Amino acid sequence: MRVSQFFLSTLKEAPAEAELASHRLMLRAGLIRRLGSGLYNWMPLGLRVLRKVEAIVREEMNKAGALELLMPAVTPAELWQETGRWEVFGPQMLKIKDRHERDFCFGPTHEEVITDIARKEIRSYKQLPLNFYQIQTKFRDEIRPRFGVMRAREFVMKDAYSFHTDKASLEQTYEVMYQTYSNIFTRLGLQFRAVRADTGAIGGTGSHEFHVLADSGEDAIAFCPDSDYAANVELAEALAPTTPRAEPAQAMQKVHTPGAKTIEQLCDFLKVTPQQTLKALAVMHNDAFSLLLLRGDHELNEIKLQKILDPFRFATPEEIERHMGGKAGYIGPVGVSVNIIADRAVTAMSDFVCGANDEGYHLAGVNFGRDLPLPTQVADIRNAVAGDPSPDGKGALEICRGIEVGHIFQLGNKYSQAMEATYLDENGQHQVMEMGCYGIGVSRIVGAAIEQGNDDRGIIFPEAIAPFQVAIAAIGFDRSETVREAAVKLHDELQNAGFDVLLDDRGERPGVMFADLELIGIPHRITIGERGLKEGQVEYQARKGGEMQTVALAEVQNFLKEACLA
RNA sequence: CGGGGUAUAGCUCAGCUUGGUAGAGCGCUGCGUUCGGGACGCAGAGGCCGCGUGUUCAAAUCACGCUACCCCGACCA
Repeated sequence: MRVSQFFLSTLKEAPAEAELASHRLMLRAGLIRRLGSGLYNWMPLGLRVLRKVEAIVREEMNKAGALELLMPAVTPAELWQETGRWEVFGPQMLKIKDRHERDFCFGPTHEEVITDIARKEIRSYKQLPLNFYQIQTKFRDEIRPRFGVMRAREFVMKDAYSFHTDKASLEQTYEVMYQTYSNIFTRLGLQFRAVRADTGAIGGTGSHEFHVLADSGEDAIAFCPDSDYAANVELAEALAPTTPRAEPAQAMQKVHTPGAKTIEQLCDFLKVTPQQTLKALAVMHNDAFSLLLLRGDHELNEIKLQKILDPFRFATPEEIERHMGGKAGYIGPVGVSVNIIADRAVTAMSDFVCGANDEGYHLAGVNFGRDLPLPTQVADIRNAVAGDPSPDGKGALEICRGIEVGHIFQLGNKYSQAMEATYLDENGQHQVMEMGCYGIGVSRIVGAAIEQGNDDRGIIFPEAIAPFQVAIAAIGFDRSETVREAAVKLHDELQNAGFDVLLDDRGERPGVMFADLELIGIPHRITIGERGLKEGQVEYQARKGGEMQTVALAEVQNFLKEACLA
């Protein structure tokens, strides 16, 4: 491909809307253009990348025995009403009416549609198991679309759904998909991690998310460097402390702490660490008041709390005063008779600081057993933090951030039951199918890959998904017959040899060409100029860095073959 | 949804406080000079100042309404 026949639309400055590196670079490189909130045009350059991602996903899915099909993006309301998700999905679902005032939605996912296919088409256990997938545009009306294609409303997703006679078969396919996903992300050239995920209300026995590791990721992942344990921080169990509570060393005393309403202010004021403080959070469960106790440096995990109090909400200042007798900002567990739920870590605290239930005062040197009873209700209600022991007992947890690009799920029979997707078993009896589902955020992967691969000059694409593998920067293309001939010849040769090659034939100044080619992230660059051609040589530069190398023109093809494999 | 902010040339932004009829840089077009890391000169094109209603002799500028877009949003007691 020649630049003069292609469409490069690079920008020196990024539009103000973008804050994330990958979003800025995708706009600057001209991969995408915004059409509306959460809606993006994929420009020719960007589409090449997207298609390469799709191709790898498709190849690996096929290899795993999954069968590609294609379902409509617009789906009738009746199917969603059968499972109740017409209501459950809520405003995230884009609902539309046709000319006859019939209800439809733009599919946010396709469990209902595929289950409808299964119940109509599958009769016998002999047909199972089956794994169908599609690569298709989805729409979810996100509350706040952001980060470009990373959290867009319309996006491309690969979604697969498997059907089974029993759980054992489902688990088998789940394992195959787990491996397939690992293969896909490895081939894509991404650093990723499979993490345990919430099985939540949907039930089922297993679920893993696949995360591309990046500091800007929206999810926090707790992982153990000494084992393969990894879980979303929301799910990672914070174990009970193993060290016993220290004996009281201080007497309890009331200290005047004017204005110290937050843990941070309190620590500043009393010159203590957050670990020595105890914070109390007031929540309401229906009409019942509860006081939650957490160590000052820990955060409440609402998902965990919800398993104890569902639903719950934070108490209003009026409710706090009514139940505690003290003002918000200075509440504590000493001398009160309300329901108390303590985090596990709290039970190991001694000589701690907490609110005195008296505006402007805290208590210091507080100890369980002496100044107040040890809480009877103790639970894991906090987020795991770095340094916590790993739940699998092998070392300490670390926290990193990730971008969720894949999710595999053992669904069980939630949808097949609701929609009566059954088959006849060996005994001629109707049985409900077991289902699994497996998603990959195809368009999000492009953003995630750039998030993981970029520098101050632009994008650094992994070899496998770069829009072009090799760029030829022809210096003086417009005015040097020698350069023109050599560049075109090299371009044709490389193309015939199977390289995805882009020839910059614009005759631009070298700086302009280099800047553009680096911005769009092409992994390999060959520079052809009159100077080198006199010696029969060209220059090679890898996008990832490394020294500029001189290569004999005749050797370029072999050289690139090695470079591309490396 | 709640809070905050922005809207002026293709992009990044100034002008608005103090009303007087539109600006810069980049990009784009033409010509010339340049030519191994985003060149330079000259000449151009390009704007219903988001939309609407008011105030005024006069509105990008002031007021009100609308729309779009962006940012933040448990608690840290």
